Amino acid sequence: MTAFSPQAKPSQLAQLPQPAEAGGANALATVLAHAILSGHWASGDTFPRELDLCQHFAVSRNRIRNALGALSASGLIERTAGRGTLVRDIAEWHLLDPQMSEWMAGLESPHPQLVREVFAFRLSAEPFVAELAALAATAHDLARIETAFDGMCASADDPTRREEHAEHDVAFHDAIYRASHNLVWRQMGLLLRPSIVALIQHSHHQADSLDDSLARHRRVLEAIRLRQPDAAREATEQVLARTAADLGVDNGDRRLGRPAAFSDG
Amino acid sequence: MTAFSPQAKPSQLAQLPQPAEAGGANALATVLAHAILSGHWASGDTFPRELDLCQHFAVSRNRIRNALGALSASGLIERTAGRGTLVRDIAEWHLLDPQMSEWMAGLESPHPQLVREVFAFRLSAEPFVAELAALAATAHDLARIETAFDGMCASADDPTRREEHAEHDVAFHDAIYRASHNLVWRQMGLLLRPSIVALIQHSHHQADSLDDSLARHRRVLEAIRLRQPDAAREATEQVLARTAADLGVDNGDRRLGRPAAFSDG
DNA sequence: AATATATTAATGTCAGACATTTTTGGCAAT
DNA sequence: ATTGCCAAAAATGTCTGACATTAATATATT
Repeated sequence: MTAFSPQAKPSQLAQLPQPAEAGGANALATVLAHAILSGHWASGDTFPRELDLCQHFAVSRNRIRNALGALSASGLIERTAGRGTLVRDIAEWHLLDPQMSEWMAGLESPHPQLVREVFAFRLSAEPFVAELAALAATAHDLARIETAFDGMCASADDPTRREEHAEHDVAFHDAIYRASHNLVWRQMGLLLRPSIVALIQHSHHQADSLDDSLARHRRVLEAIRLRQPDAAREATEQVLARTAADLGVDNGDRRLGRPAAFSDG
Repeated sequence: MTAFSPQAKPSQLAQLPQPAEAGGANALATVLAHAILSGHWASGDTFPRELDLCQHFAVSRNRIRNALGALSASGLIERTAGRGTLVRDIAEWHLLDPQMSEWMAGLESPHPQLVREVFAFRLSAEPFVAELAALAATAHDLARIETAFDGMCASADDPTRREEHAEHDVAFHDAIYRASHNLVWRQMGLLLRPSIVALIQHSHHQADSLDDSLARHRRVLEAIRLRQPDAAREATEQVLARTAADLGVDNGDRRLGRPAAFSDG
């Protein structure tokens, strides 16, 4: 018996980094999820066996199984007794699972297709959510939106506070989803983080472009405050159009984006 | 030491049924999830301890922990070492998690607020998805929609085939979400099942109302086939308006529903 | 050659002990 | 009486080793 195993792929396993010391709630699952999200395995590939993972990370089988259970719950892998662990196709991933958003946001170089898909979704849905928010926002919702906007303004000048600016940006859009006062739309607000974080990482904001972005955000806020659904929709389209340009996504000439460009077979 | 335990609630625990023999992949998690979805515990209540659950279901702690892990991943409960297991508020539940949809669909008497929330979401979003589908549907997508529609027609007359009819109904709408050719919208198609199943259980379809429903569905199909986004949107609004009436949800007089009626505090 | 059977390799489950974290209660000092 | 510290209890988290179950594969048998 040599050290060779027929279907395990030691090279891929060896690439996996050790989980960070202060790696949050489930650092192991995060490391494994990141590896899959980065495309180290293709759809249908066999994932390393439990015992190999135990050896590589020097932890008990129990923890490995917990981590794999989390991946399985998010649709990243499929496990069957006797066969092993298979990596599922991207179309099967539970993109709406908050856990998945967290993993995507923590990824250093985000999955390009996923960022495009999520943004295409935002492009079609978010103007609509702004419309709902303009109809349903309470004073509390408005306060949350405004606080986020003020945070964006305060951190706009300083280029060393880009992360903080991104957080306020996320909070701004998330507050709009919450203001729709529907639990489903509200959950969807969690999707934004990866898309916005990716945008921040890739774009080099010019000073004037930042001013422009802030002005567009302000228009959204004002439209919602004044209960003007149509204005809120249009202002949100303007915000996203700028983001689309920065992200290199073609938003076309239609009123609400053209997701047809992103096919899934 | 008496048989009395200070914070456990034996009465609630005793109400839990035994999991069905052929209870699918994780029957235990399903039983526990159904108990929470049915409202047996309020937000912030402490869930039974692992060892009590072990005793009640006569299974090992391992399986109990797996089940609780699934509930935790869906946001139904929150577990912390030393404190115990708390039931989370409905606003924290991961409504977009496919696992959650499955649990909701399997519930005999669905959670009323959740059904309303999901349907309010459909009311606002689905006409829009139909619009996207009209723009992006391929021949394959059309075939899938048509197959589902034919199934609905075939099982319409026979009142003993209501479940089959519901399945085709779900397939019809799901196919439209898929035809949007965006992975995020596509995932959302999984949300429909609970709402539609609940509708079927509660409504007593008259023969003429069924004919009417089929006619409305046919109009959606035709509009998508002919690549007429506006017609698809309007036809879908008509389909949902009928469903809303059957479900007792006020869809108001606005073009796209009034989710403001469903507040979450 | 086709079918039945044993082997193997993977995940799933059980049981018991121990580790860690949070709460709680008691005790002492101010 | 209140505060602060410390120890015990109670819950979840982890480790370990064994066995069960399932699916694929190799091997025998007719």
